[in-house]
Parts: sequence; C-alpha cells; structure tokens
Amino acid sequence: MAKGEETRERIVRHALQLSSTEGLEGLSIGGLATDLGLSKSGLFAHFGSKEELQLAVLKLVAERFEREVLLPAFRAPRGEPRIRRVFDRWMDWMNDAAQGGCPFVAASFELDDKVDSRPRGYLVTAQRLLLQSLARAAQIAKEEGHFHADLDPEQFAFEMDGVMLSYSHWKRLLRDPKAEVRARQAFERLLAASRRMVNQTAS
Amino acid sequence: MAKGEETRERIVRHALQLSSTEGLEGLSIGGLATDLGLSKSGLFAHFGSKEELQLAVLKLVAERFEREVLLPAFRAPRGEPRIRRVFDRWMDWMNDAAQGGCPFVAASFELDDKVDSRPRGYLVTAQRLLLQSLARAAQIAKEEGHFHADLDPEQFAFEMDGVMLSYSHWKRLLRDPKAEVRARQAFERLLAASRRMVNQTAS
DNA sequence: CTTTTAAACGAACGGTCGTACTATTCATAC
DNA sequence: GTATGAATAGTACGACCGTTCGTTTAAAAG
Repeated sequence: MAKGEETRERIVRHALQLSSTEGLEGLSIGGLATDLGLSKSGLFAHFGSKEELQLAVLKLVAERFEREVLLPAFRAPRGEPRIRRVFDRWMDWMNDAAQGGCPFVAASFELDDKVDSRPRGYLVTAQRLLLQSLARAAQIAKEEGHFHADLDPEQFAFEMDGVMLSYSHWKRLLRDPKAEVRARQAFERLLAASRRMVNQTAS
Repeated sequence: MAKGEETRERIVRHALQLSSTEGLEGLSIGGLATDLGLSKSGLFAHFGSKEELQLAVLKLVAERFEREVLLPAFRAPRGEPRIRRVFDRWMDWMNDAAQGGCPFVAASFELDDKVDSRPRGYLVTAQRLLLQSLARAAQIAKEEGHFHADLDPEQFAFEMDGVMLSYSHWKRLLRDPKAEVRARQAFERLLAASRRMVNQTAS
C-alpha cells in the first residue's frame, strides 16, 4: 500500500533531522507528531516502539550515505582518484547533513555504551561496512601502484576516519573556521605517506 | 562547611560515572539520588538546576584531565619526549575513565549543537585549552629541533586529536581489538612526518 | 456501490522528569 | 547544652514520556 509508506517516510526524514541536534534518544514521539501535524498514536503505529523508529532513522542514514558518498565515489577511476573522491564526497556529506553534522558520528558516540540495543547493533554493522569499503579502496590503490606495497588498508581507513572525526570536532564543537583547511591538509599528509614509505611499527 | 562539600563531591563523582554511559542529558536527579541513598530534593539542593550539575561534572573532568594527563606529561623533557608522554597518558585516560570512555569525547558530540548552553560553553573552553596545550608542546618540539621548522603546531594538535577520536570510535563502538595498535601506529606516523618534511599544502 | 482493510485519531495509562516549596534533622559554634 | 544555620527529607506540581486501546476516518478492493 502506498499512503502509509509515504507518511512513514515523511516521519523518518523529519526524525533524522531532529536526531541530528537532539540525538537518537532525544527524539520524542509526541514532538515529532506535533511537528508533522499527526497524532501521537497515529505516528507511533508506524513503528510500534521508539527503538524501531531509531532503527528506521539509522537505516535511512546508511542508505543516504551509500547513495551520496560511496556509490558516486566508486564510479571514479580505481586507485588514488577514487580515494580522493571518497574524501570529497564525505566532506560534502559532513557539511550537509541538515546543519546537524553527520548522524553516524553523533550516533556513534551516543550508542557506544548501549550494549545489546538493536540500533547499536545496526550502527556497528553499517559503520564496519563503510570502513571496509574504504579499506577496499585503499587496497585497490595498492594494486594500481598508487599506494606503497606495505600499506595496511585498514590502517588507512582508521586514519582517514580520524581526519573526519577531528574535522567534526573542530568545526562543530570548537567552531574553528580553519577546520576544513586542517582536515584537507591532514588528508593530503595521509595520502603522501601512503604513496611513499609507510608503516614503521610502533614501539 | 565540610559536610555539604563532601556530599557534593560524592554526587559529582557518581554523576560523572553515570554520564559516561548515559550522557550528560541522560543524567537524572532522581536516579542519582536513589543510587546514593539521598532524597531527590536533598541532592537537588546542592546544585539548583540540572544544568549546574552537568557543569560540575564537566569541571571535574577538566580537573582530572589536567591532573592525570597534562601535568604529568609536562614534567617530561621538552620536545618529542613530552609529546610522547602526552600521548601515553592520554591513551591511559581513554582506557580508564570508568569503562565509559573519555567524558570529553562523549560530551563533545552530545553538546555540539546545543548553542548557548552553559555546559557547552565550558566544554569548548576546556577543549580549546587542552588542544592549545598540545599545540604548545609541539611548538616546543620545534624549538628543540625535534620537529621540522615548517610544522604547524595547531595542525599537529588537530591530527593527534583525530588519532584519539578514531581510537575511541574503533574501540568503543566497533570493539575492534586492534584499535590500540592502530592508534599507536597512527601516532608514530604522525611523529615521523613531524620530524621530517611536512606541510605540503592541499590542492 | 459496498465491503474490507489500512491509517490516523483521541483519550488514558503508569512513569519519570526537573523543579518549588516547607519541614525536619543534623553538625557546628557559642 | 542550647542556639544557629546548613544539610537533607518530604511532598507536591505540571509537563512530558512511551505505550495501549477502542474508535473513526480514509483508502483500496471487490
């Protein structure tokens, strides 16, 4: 059926927007209903529980990230160009995301301690997938000869993740106008290190 | 007077512990009171508002970070050894912190959108101070000749911040057993780049 | 057009929230 | 040992929470 599905999507879209400032736990059924001109119970019926609503929000985020970041980036040529496209799209994603920053980032630090919650489980899966895609892109860059043969693709993903998180921290909390320049510089340094010598082991 | 002060500290210590899993907003006066065997109103009287309680928690965190990370680290010899000590102490801090991860990290992503809130304002100040201390340590490492003359100390702080955030992300959300090794490796790579050539500008 | 099914509503439930008052207990200083 | 003020308790409040249930409206199917 069509009508219910449409309303449900309207709800989830708005819930995503709200959650980016209030957090997933800060979402309220009543508040959402008022915003959308629905009754509390009418809205609630679409999900059956608040947890299910949170899950729906996370699924929408994952779907959008796939569509707006990963898929377009993976259409770029294999190797370093593709990695750069991931970075550029990812930065755009960080800047968009409805003035509330990346919902994944917010959810990551909100749910990290909520063991055994379904939203957390889903988020972990989605984030692992995301970072594995990135690692795969780095692996391809090795095969193309753009990155050094000793490079650890997962380590690359770890460090690029750090750049994005630091960017979010400096821009959204600290309101540092240089945040974007710093992120780009950090990324360039990471790329440079990945091309040449790399991977001296710690201590 | 002594008695009230003591109780207040007991409250704030426990609130800090709770907030590391539930978040600052997830703190509840009633819950805290029950946990500590106090009445809701008796506990409330110590602060006058929930916001004041959150503020007290953040102040305790800042005080502890200063005492357990920055001060000990700055007793190390100037330059790279001092930077290493900051990293080691910071990693210890990340691992301790009452099984709930670094409260600053959690609070950063919880409060980043709550404009005009006193807790946010305090957090921003504390975090800027922390990162400026780190940048100062990097500046000193330049003066000692350990770091390259072209190094941007704030950029160094940005990237080291990224390592810690990524560590938190991979360890606490993703539960990746290699998280600590990855963080140490990222830090070593950052150090290596800071010693030699650095700072090629982006695009 | 009628029947059936989906979608939304309205009211109410038991709880918990932060906060405001007043009263009581307790520690401290005289 | 009593007075004084701080520390804690008790009670109540209005608001909002997620959720349930029975009803009503609206859409889809026959």
